[in-house]
Amino acid sequence: MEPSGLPTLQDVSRVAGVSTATVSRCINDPSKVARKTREQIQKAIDELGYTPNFGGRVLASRRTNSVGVVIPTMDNAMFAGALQAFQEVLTDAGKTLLVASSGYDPAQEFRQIRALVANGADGLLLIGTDRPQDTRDFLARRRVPHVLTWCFEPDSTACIVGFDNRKAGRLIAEAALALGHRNVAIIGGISRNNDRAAGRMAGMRDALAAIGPPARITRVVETRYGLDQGGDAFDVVMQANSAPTAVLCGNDVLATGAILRARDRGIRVPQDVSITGIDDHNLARVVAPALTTVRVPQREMGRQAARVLLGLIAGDRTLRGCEVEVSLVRRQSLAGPPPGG
Amino acid sequence: MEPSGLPTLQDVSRVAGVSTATVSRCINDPSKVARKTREQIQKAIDELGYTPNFGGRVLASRRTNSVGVVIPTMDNAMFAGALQAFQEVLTDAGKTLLVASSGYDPAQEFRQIRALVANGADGLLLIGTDRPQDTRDFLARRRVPHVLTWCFEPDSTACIVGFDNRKAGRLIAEAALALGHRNVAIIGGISRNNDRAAGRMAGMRDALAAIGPPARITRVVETRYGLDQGGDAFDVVMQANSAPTAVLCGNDVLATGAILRARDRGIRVPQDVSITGIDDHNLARVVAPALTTVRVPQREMGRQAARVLLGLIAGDRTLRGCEVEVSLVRRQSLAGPPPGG
DNA sequence: TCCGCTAATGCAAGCGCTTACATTTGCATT
DNA sequence: AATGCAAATGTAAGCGCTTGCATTAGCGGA
Repeated sequence: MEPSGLPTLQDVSRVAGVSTATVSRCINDPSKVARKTREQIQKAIDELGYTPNFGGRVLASRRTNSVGVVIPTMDNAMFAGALQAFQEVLTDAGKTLLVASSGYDPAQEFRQIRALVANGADGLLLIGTDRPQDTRDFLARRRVPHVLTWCFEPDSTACIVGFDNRKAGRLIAEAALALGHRNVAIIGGISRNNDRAAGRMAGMRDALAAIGPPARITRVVETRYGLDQGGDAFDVVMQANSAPTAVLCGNDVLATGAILRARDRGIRVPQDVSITGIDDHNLARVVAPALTTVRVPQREMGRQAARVLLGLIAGDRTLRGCEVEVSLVRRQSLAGPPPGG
Repeated sequence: MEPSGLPTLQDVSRVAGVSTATVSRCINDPSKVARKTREQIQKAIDELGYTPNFGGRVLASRRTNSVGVVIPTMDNAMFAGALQAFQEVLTDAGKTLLVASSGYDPAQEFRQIRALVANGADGLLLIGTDRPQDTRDFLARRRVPHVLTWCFEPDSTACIVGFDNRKAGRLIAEAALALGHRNVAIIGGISRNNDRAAGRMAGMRDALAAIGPPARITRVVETRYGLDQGGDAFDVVMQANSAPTAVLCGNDVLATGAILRARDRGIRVPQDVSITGIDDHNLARVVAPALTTVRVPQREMGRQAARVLLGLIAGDRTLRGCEVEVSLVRRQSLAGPPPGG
C-alpha cells in the first residue's frame, strides 16, 4: 500500500522534534502538553497542513464520533424539524450525523442499521418502537447504544424520547367529540410496521369507545402519506352509507389532502364536514380552512433525543427516556357537526 | 489497548482454517475465492457473528465509503426531495451519507466541511457555488471530490449538477410581464452568500430590463425564508408609493407567506395583486389561490448529483456537471394586472 | 547540593484490516 | 510423466493513530 501523500502524525512529530505520542496528546488533550511544546507542535501542524487520518484514529481509539439515524423518509418535511435540532446538538458535541432512510420498510431499516453500524456509528437514533426481532437482536448483541423517538412508552426497557401517539390521537378525537360529532371517519397512515400510525388510530378509537354509542366510527381507511392519498381516502370515507360529520386524519399531510379534495367536491369545511390532522406541519397553517391539529414539539424532541443518546454513548447506563407533551391547536377546520348531522 | 471482545478477521481465519488474506478477499470480492473455501469462511463468519471492523477497514483501504452533504437547513422541506433521491442512489452503491447543515452561514459551512472530511467523507455534496476562498482552497488542497448542486453555471470549472436559478427567475418574471404587469415588486431570500437567491433575483431583473420602461421594479425586499417573513415582506412592498400589481417571490415559502398575509389584509390574489413563487413546493399546491411557480426537478437533480459524485470518487476526472431544466407551473396566483393597475 | 515528587515526554505495542508479492495447487497439454 | 499456466491461497508489511508504561526533566525543600 503506497502512502497517501498527506502528512502524518509522524511527519509532524519529526518537524516539531517530539515523539508521536506527544503530538497525539497535543491534539486530543492539549492540557497534557507543556505550553512551549504545544506551540512547536502547532507550528509544525500548520506548516505541514496536517489533519489527522480518520481511519487511524478510529482504529486506535475505537470511536468514530459519528451517530446514525434511520428515518422512514426525508421526502416530506415530517422529520425535518426534529432532525435539524438533533443534528445541532450533535454537532456541538463534535459528532457527525450519518443519515439513512428506510421507506417505511422494516427489512430496509434493518439493512440501513447494519450499514450505519458497519460505517462506524457509535450510536443510533431510530423512529418508533415497532421492529422485527432480528433487528432488535442485532442491536442488543452488538450493544449499539440507541434511542427511539417519535413515540413514547413509559414502561419500555428501551430508551425512548418522544411523545405518546395514542394520547395525540385521543386528544384530537376528544376535541371532535366534545363539539358533538358522533359519526366520525378515520384516515390513518398504514399501521402495519408503524407504531406511530397505529398508536394515533388507537387513541382515536379510545376516545370514541369512552363515549360509547351512539358515537361511532363510520369508516377507517389506511393509506400512504401524501396529499393525493389523503384526497382519495377522503372520497372513500365520504361515500360510506352514513357520511361522517368529522374526518380525523392521522397526520397533517393526509388532512390537507382531504381538505383540498373537499374543496374540489364542493364540500364545505367545516360547515359540511370537519377535518383534523396531527403534527402541526406548516401545511396546517396554510391550507384553507386552517387545520385543527395536534402540535408535536419536534425541536425539543430532537434536542432531548440527542442529549440522551450522547449520554448513552458516553456510557451512562442509568439514562431512561423522557416524554415531550403534545397540545391541541385549534383552527378553523374543526367545528360542530352540521344541524342535520 | 484492550481488544474489543468482538471477533476479528483473524478469528474467522482461524476457525475457517485459512489465512486472513483469504477471508478478506472472500468478503470484499468473493469471486477470487474458491467456492468450497468461501463456504467454510461463511460458516465461520456466521458462527462467530463476525462483522468487519470499520476502523481497520478504513485505515487499510483508505476509503470510508461514505459521502458528506452540507445543506443550509433541514428545517423546511426545501432540500428534502433532492436529498432523499441522492441518498437512495448512494445507498444502492453501498455508501452511507453524512449530513450536516450550515444555517446559511459560510463559516459554519466551512467548519462542517472540515468535520465531514475529518470524519472520513470520501466526497461531498454542497449547495450553491458561492463560498469563501479559504473553503475553496481547502477543498482543492485536500483534493476532496465534490459536486455543487441547486445551481448551474455552464462555464464553471467545478462539477455542478443543478438548474440555473437565474433562468428560473427570468422564467417567472417573463410570465408576469407577458400578462401585462409593469409594476412588480420582488421578495427574495437574502442574497449575500447565497448565489441561488441572488441568481433568482438577477433573473427577474433581467426580464424586467429586457422589456424596459415603463416596466419597473417598485420595490425589492430580501428576507429570511419563512412564512411570517414572507408575510412581513409583503406588507412592506405593498406600502410602496406605487403599489405593485405583481409580487415575485424568490421561493414558495415566501410566496405562500405573502398570500396568507394578503388574505389577512383583505387583498385579493390575483384580482388585486398577483403573487408568484419558485420551487413548486407542496405548499404551492395547497395555498389558496394555488401558486404559479417554477418547478425544480429535485429528485432528478439529487439522483444525477449522486451519480456524478460517485464517478468523481471512483476517479473519473472527465466528469462535468449537467443541467436539469426548470419549467413554469401555471396556477391561480398569477393573472393579468387589475384594470386600473 | 542532593532528594523526592510531579509533570512532561518518549517508547513501542498494538488496533483490525488490505494487498503486493510469493508460493502452492489443480488441471489441461504435450 | 513432465510441463506450463492460471487460479487459489498464504505471507507479511504496513495503513496512522492511541495509550500503558517507562523514563526524564523540572523544581521546591531540606
